[in-house]
Amino acid sequence: MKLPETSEWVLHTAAVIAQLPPGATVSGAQLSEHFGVPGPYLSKQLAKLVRAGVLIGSTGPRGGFRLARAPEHVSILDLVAAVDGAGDPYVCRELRQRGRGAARPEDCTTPCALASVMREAHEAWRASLAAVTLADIVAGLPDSVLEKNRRLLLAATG
Amino acid sequence: MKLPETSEWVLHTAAVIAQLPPGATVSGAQLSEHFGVPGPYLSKQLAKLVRAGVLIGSTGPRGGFRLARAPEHVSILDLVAAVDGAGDPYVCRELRQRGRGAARPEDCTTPCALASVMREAHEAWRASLAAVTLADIVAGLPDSVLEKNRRLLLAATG
DNA sequence: GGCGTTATACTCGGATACCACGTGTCCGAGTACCCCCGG
DNA sequence: CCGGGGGTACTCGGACACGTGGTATCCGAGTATAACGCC
Repeated sequence: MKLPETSEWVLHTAAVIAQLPPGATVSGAQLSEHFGVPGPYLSKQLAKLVRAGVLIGSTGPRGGFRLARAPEHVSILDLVAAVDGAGDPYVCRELRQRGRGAARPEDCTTPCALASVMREAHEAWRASLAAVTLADIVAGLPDSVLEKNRRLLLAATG
Repeated sequence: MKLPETSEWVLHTAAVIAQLPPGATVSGAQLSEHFGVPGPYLSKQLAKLVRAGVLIGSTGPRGGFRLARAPEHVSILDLVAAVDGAGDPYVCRELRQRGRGAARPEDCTTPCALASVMREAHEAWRASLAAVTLADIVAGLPDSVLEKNRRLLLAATG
């Protein structure tokens, strides 16, 4: 089980976007320079966030990305699910009904116990991520970092 | 994020092995017939469980696999970790220290907030899986299934 | 009949190909801005 | 000086190759069994 490396990019990128003044935008190229990651690939991932309704993308000069709603209402789960998909890592293929030892359908009225356990664990993971928002992340950053980002973003939007 | 399909095989297989009488063993070939999955590949995964100390593998005629300890002391997490690895799905590559907007090391004394959030979520997932044992799974199976498995296993070992 | 030896058949374990998803890159469609021209 | 039109440069979005890890398979090393011959 492994999350795409781009999930880290998206999380950090969203944290920077959350520090923008209201209405301002940042382009994918600027963000890729900011973090030292491939530009086109980052844009590809940010496009997923746009499709998920987390970001809003504007084209043309002075265009770029901005949050679709307040940072308090963007959870970490929203970001991870957008870039990685919301599906359960464990998919039950009803193994108990296959092979020589297959259980009869009348014994399978209740969901597979193993699938239920895995599902609950995934729900616990999701709940843990849904409890933290972008606002929490930004609030926890040192002032020096906030100041530096503000300066860089102002210079970029300029 | 996706768990290997073999994790389902291993979970169901372990549940069947947990139903064995003490001292009895089941071969990989019998298990693959039981579930209708490729034999050699299943054995490859069970070998991981042996390396992890969950199963014990015996060679030669009448050989096979058996639990290394009581089902009450084998958690679902043990099985999943053995087949998929125990690493965190999210790996922090210290993105904050890369690129143009890199933070100075003196601002990175505390761990990355995003990495901490992801780590806690993973811990919640692990805790949820560690709370369930093979004994719990077997106890929840219908009596008809238990009886059927007992009959099949006796026929195999008999 | 009992015991040692040998041959056997069965088991696991690791080394070897194939395929899908994630990674990385590119180019095209669309749009807001800016400049220029005319009134 | 003000308004309109066109050019331009910049943006995102989707389509195209490459590499790594999961999937599937095979064959070899090792061992408890069982038969066999000998005492």
